[in-house]
Formats: sequence, structure tokens, C-alpha cells
Amino acid sequence: MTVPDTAGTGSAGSRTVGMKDVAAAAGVSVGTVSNVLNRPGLVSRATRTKVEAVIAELRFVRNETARHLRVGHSRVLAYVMLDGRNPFFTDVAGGMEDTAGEADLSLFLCNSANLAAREAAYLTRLEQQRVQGILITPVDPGSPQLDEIARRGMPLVIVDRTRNSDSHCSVAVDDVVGGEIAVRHLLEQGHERIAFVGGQLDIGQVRERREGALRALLAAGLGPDHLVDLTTSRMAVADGGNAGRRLAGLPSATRPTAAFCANDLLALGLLQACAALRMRVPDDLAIVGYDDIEFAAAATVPLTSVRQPRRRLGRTAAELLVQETADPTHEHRQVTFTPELVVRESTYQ
Amino acid sequence: MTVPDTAGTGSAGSRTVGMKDVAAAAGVSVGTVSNVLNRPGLVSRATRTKVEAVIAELRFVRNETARHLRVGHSRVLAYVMLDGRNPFFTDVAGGMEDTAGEADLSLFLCNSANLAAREAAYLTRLEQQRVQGILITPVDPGSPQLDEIARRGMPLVIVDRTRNSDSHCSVAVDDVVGGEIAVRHLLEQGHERIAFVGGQLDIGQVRERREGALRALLAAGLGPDHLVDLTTSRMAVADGGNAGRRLAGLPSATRPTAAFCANDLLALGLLQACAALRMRVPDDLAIVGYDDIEFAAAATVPLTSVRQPRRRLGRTAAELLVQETADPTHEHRQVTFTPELVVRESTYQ
DNA sequence: CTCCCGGATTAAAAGGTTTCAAAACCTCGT
DNA sequence: ACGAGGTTTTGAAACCTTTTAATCCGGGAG
Repeated sequence: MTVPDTAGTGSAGSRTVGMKDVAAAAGVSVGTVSNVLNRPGLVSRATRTKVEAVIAELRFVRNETARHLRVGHSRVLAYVMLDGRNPFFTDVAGGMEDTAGEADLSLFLCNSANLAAREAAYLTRLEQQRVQGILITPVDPGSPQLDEIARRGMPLVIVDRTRNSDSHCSVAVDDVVGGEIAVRHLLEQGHERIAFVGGQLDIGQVRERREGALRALLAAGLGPDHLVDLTTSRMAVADGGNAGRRLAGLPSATRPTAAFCANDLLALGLLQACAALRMRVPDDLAIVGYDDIEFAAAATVPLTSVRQPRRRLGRTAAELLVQETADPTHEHRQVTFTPELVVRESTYQ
Repeated sequence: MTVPDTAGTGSAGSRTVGMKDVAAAAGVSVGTVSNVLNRPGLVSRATRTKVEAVIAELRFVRNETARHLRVGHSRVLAYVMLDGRNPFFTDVAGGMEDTAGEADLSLFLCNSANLAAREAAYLTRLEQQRVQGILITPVDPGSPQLDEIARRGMPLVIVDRTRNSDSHCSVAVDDVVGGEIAVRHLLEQGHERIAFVGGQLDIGQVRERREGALRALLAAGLGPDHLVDLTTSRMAVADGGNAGRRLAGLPSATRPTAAFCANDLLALGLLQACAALRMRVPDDLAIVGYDDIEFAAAATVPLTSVRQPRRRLGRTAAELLVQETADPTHEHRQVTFTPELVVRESTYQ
């Protein structure tokens, strides 16, 4: 099989080979090459094999941007995640990858790292790229940019956050219920003063989990003064350690006997601080985390935690997105999952 | 400022607005609109502000795929990472994001999840997308697909793996040295029988870290029989726990007094198993991990670990890639960093 | 009065693919 | 030999932007 010199051995200066080159080498028109690629049924077996051979020989790789320009939509989804370091979000992304793969789409991940500016940059870039749809756990669910994007016709699904807008779907887990079951469990273990270790209350998740905690107290006939707030500036492991030291500094009469942490990182930090301060878990302090990340079960004292169906969360989010792109009469839906408590030794033995 | 009805209030059925619409609404040619966007210096202040106003009003967003088709290169980098769940790789990606941001490029993340098939799918998709360059920690560094991609002219940088090929740059950390300093430290603490907890030896990293361990033993005048292999099928937390139980089952005469784990996940699993089996760390068993992930320092017994300059790794990888795209006379380089030991309580008190 | 100049703007081509109407080709029955 | 009817193949338009060469314009020099 001979090949024109222009695209031949192609060591350095050769232009990238396009369908035109393939067509020329195979002695057919570019239309036929396109058909071989996209509707192989239309073309005779003979020319088809011929063209395929040339494609292989020339190492032709289709220019997706040109294709996209013509057909008007791409085969790429993107997930803009809040924190690429948090295993929770990577698990969610894993679920999305599953459904994306089934639909023959690629999923690209973007990490906003909780920075509004970076998130905004990614969003405009994605819009410019005309990706097929965007999944996002936004830094600020109230941002008007999200509505604008949806209004311009870009399919959008909000993940792990809720917002009252009918311009897109959303998938979330009920955080109030999560807080409620965590604290109810602690109450059942006989605890009556409970610390709430959480980040800033302007984060929706944190506020709702705390809300659920209060609700559980109320149901048990206890007032809000039985919840001791230990707010932290961020929500990483180190912050949990700080909270632990503050906790230990409280007079033993009013010191809580249990702690409910707004995520597992905080809980792990708290656990470590307890070990350093010679406080036994769960005897001196029972601890409940949130998210049930892999490390929660693997901690030296395995951590009781509120598990969210993260993979499922990702799957359904992606499914909603795919549905929306396929069906123009799509009705936007707000899906909510219910979390469950995983009891381990940090609260019970 | 009036706007043609066609692109006007655009609630539902309106076609997406292009430069043509902007040009029409502003009463100029599309060429001028393009100039406003790309070479604002060429256009008079009056028309420039006029056009910018129309762009804002119409919410025009540039079609990057069309642009790309014309100019021949995109402003997107991609990192195909081996395991999106492993904090090590997300930290590396963080470093890449830094330099990508500085160069006004976007970084898209792809998670191969250690599956060769998924990696291959991502690579072809990225080539089809004609991204500006690819960073990758490959499942199999020997894969011919990598060479093919590079030979076709796509800038490529291998991250955290080495391979003998002159068709691309690579950035890695010296794993032999890493293994050496870990075991040398254990020898200095008086240990003489050391367990090596690692995944399959066909993973390059594991093999080299073990190699370094043997080298340290040799330097101390001890033979390879002083290294007790505990290989695991995978390298997650649970596998470390299994290794711990196997270790505890050894007769105490020949049981190692220290363990060097091929990554921190294994080490954390081992640590947890020790707690469950009532083995004290470091008294009954000293443990060294590898990677120094955030959770290593946060373990109940903080973990001694071999730290790799992960952020730096990502930064330089991305820098090399950007250099290559900018400079056609680029010489491929193989950069190697040296790891350092972070001593904590799991080996010393 | 013409010519030329520099700055601002325009018109048209280019880039690689898909799509679709039309052309070419084949097979068969007459 | 011809035409019908079906299967393959072709050629050109279209997608949206960038780029380049050409045009336009007012004014100063000759």
C-alpha cells in the first residue's frame, strides 16, 4: 500500500494528516471517508476495508474540533469539583465516569479548589469549549453565573448542593437528616452534651447538618444549649486537631462527652488530638464524622460516620445530564438522597 | 442600545449568538469583532467600546472550537492520572494547575483508575480534541501508544515514571533513593529484620523502592534475607491490614521488628491492624510509609514517611510541557527529584 | 490637482469535518 | 439494448472563527 510522500514517514515537519489525505491515498472522496467513520453501513465492504487500511497506515486521527463545529455538540462532559483533594468528590466523580462511559462520553474533571475565581475561569472555558454539559459542585450556589449558563442553553446539573432554580436539575443528599441521625445515635448512647465541630456556618452543608443536630436534640426534649459549637476556619484535618485542644480546655463540668463533626477530616483530626491529649475514644469522647471516606474505617479507632451514597450521587447526576441533552422536552428535577449512619467503634464498643 | 430580534431576549428557541450577530448588532464587520477580541489595539476606541457593549448585552461567548480549528492549537492541557482517589496524584495535579493558570491555560483531569482500557480511551479522545499537550502517569510506561502519540507531534510529559525514550520529557522522583533512606533510618534505630510491604513487583515504583531497601541493608553489611517480603495484590488500606495479620502470624523468633511500606495507604492499614492486634507502634513494630500524604501526619500514631515533592513534581512537569509547546527547538529532558524522610512517632519516640 | 501615507475597516479565504442532494454505477427484467 | 430501482459514491455547502490582503478615508507633500 503506497502512501503520498506528503504524509508519509512523517518524522518532523509533516503536517497532521486529515481526511483529505486519507481520501487521496485511498482513491475516494472525503465524503466516503466520513461515511466509513460514521455510517459504515452505507459503504461497500471493499472500499470500507481499503479506507480503514489507509487510516491505520497513515495513523489518521479525527479532528474532533472540526467535527464538533459541524455537528454542533461534543462528546465531553465536565465536572467542576469543589475540592479535588477530598476523597468524597473523587468518589462522586467515579460514579459520573461510570455513566459517562456507558453513554460513550468522556468526563473531564476540573478542580476549583474552593476558589470562586478559578471556578469562574473554568466555567467560561467550558462554555467556550461548548462541552455537552456541565456538572458542578459550586463554591457559591447562589452565583448568578450558574443561571446565566443554564439560560444560554448549556445543560447543567448541580451536585451535592441545592438551590431554588428551575433552570437545571440538581442532586443532593439530605444534610438535615444526616445531622439528625448522627446526633440521635449519640443521644441513644446516653450523651447529653454534644460538641458540633464545623466550618463556617455560611457553608450550606454545615448549616444544615447543624440544623439536623438541633432537631434531634429537640426531639429528645433537650434545648439548643446542649449543643456546644466549635467552629473552625477551614475543614481540614488540622482544624479538627485545633478543635480538640479547645475542647480539652473546657472545664470538665461543662465539657461535652461526644462530638459531631461536619466532615471526616475534622473527625480524624479530632481523633488524633484525643490520642495526643490522652483522651480515650469513645470512653472520654465519642466521635461521629460525616462522609464515611475510606480513611474513616481505617482510623486506629474506626470512625462512626454518616455515609452519603457518593457513587450513586455521581451516577444519577450524570444520568440527568445525559437525559437533558438527549430529550429536548426534559423536565428539570431535584433529586435528594438520604444518608445512613455507619456505626463503628468511635461511638460504641 | 437596540438589538435585532433574532438574537434578542433569547428565552428558548434562539440560536446561539455568534460573531455574526454581534457584528450585525454593532454595525461593523465580523473581522472587526474578531479584532476587538484578539487585537484590541488595532481598533479605534469608539468602535471598540461599542462592540464590547454589544458583546455584553448579547452574552456572546466565543466558540473555542471554531477558533481552534482556524489557529490550530487549543488552550487546554490534560493530566491523565493513575488514581484520582490517591491524594498523591491530586496534589501533583494541584502543582500543574498552578503553572497552567500562570500560562493562561486550563488543566483538565482524567482519571484512568489504573485501567489500561480507560487510559487508552482518554488518550485517543484527547488526541482527537487536539489538546495542547498531555501529562500522564501511565498504567504501563512501556505502552507503545505513548510513543505513537509523541511521534504524531502531540507534546507529552511522563509524570512520576521513567522510561527510556527520547520522544518526550519526563519528571520523576528517585525511588531507589527513597527506599534507601527509609531503610537506613530503620537500621539506625537498631532494627535488623525488616518487612517490605508492597504491591506486585511488576510495578516499577515498588520494585525500585525495594531495590533501595536492599541497597541500604547491603551498605550495613546485611544480606537480602534480612528483608521479609509481604506482597499484596493491591495497594489500598485494606491490603495493609492483611499484611499486618500475616506479619503477626509469623513466629516471634523470625518476626521483623520494623516494616517499610510501599505507600502510605498500606502503612495506615498496617497501623490499624497493629492496634487491633495489640501490637504497639513503634515498640513492637516500627513503620515507615511512602508519599507522606496528609493522613500520614494525622494518624493516631503519626507516620514516618518518605516525602516526595509532589506539588513541585506537577509544577515542573507542566512547565516542561509549556516550554515544549512554545519552543520548537525544545530538547527533551528527564528530570529527577530526590525524596526526603519525614520522621515521626511511628519509628521513634 | 494628483499621489501617497497611515490608520481603521472590510471582504474573502482558510481550516477539517459532516451532510445532503445529485450523480454514478449495478443488477435485472423486459 | 434499455430503463427501473437500488446501492455507492461524489461534490459542494455549511459550521464559526481568524487572518490577510485589499479598500477606504482624510490630509500633507509635491
